[in-house]
Amino acid sequence: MQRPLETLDPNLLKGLREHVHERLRQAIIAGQLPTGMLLNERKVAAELGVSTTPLKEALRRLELEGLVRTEPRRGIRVTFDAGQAEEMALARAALESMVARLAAARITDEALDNLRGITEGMKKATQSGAVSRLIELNEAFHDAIHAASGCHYLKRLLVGQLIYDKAARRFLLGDRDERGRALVEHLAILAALEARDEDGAERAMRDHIVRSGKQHVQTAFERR
Amino acid sequence: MQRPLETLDPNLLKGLREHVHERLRQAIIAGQLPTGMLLNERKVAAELGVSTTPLKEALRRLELEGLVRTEPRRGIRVTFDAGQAEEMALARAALESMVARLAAARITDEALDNLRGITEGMKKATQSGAVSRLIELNEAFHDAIHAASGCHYLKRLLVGQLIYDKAARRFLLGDRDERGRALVEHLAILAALEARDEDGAERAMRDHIVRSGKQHVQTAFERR
DNA sequence: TATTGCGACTTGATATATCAAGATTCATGA
DNA sequence: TCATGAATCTTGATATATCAAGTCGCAATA
Repeated sequence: MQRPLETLDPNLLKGLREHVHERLRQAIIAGQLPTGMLLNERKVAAELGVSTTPLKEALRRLELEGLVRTEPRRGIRVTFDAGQAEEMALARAALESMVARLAAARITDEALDNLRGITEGMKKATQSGAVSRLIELNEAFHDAIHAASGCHYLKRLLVGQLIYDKAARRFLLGDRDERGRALVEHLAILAALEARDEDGAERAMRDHIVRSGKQHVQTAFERR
Repeated sequence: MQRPLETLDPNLLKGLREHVHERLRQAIIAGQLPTGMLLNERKVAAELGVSTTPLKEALRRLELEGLVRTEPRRGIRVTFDAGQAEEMALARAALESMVARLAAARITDEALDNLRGITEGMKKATQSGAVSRLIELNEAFHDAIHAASGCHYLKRLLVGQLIYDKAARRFLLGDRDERGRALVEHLAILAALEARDEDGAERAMRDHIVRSGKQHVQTAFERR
């Protein structure tokens, strides 16, 4: 009996411009392309080994995400600084708390059970300091709330407001106190969802994202 | 003595892709390009009298704004429907209420005086049914709060979440009850700002945008 | 010595050409 | 008659060429 074939790597389904966008976004957020740097389309295209067309489209998207600004006939300026990162964290807090509010109104018992399982795992990983596992669980936690809200567009908007990469998350969660704070906050969010308390879920999520966002901004820009 | 020259029309400072973006966005929101329609890049470019390059860039932006979806080798699908419009209204409510919260924390006495003046004008225009004036004042009101918050990026994000055009606004504010509700809500927002009540400003703004957003979705999709 | 104008150069914006990935249609074989 | 494979066509994706709008540097003039 034939086994089903495995699905293709999702990266194979992406075009050049998505790869270019991710590569540049990552380089900006990680500080490899620092604030104020002036990029040149032809040079960046040559470095990446692509033509200017997918690069332009990627740059346009980065511009909408506030990470760069086109200065016609001068170059592309990297604008990702502490102020921009703060505003992006606020945008994310705003959107995530709206999502949490809707999730509190709409969540199923199954989804709550799933979240309980995730937070049990978080407790263990927090105590043992298993940072990679904690990152996975954190993503699963937020993904589950996104799913419960049923808001695909809000989720897509959120993706553009991320201001940290995996290295930054690992760094931040390497701190024991930070792990403790994050756990308490996730548990508060869960409690509000269990109570189907819209105001409570919104507040708990906003407080969580605003606080952890501040941490990310601080570590990203005070180690530059 | 020479008088200073007048500044140029800001539209002259925009490139083709911005004009194309605005034209398409307006056509989608007004229903001229209805939900589900399949657009073809070469045809649309020819209709607009431009090449496919600025059109592609405009389409990419519309895709990020959730109004269309590219189906490679098939066409560009218009995806702006009631569900998408609802999510955009929620996104706007989320962002506007974060802006209002920050404005409540940061607003100056001068800005409050300005808002009082605007709401005085709103009272008059509401009573007299001066819809165009009311639209102007509404924009000034929200612009003033945006300015008070100091968040340029959040303001730029907001622009992409608008789901109505001038015709829709005129239609909605043509209703006397709607004008009354909007006035009450604006006054509630002002009261919270005057009290520098962050939670109150956030709630009042969110309630305002969610409610008026529902109205816009209803009138936009139930008259199709 | 400083200012202004002009020419050359560089860069993003846009136009056009080409590629390639499906989609559609038609023909053939079972 | 239906299913499958091949050929053709259409479309978005990408590459490349060209345009034009500044920018910069240099020379001339006051």
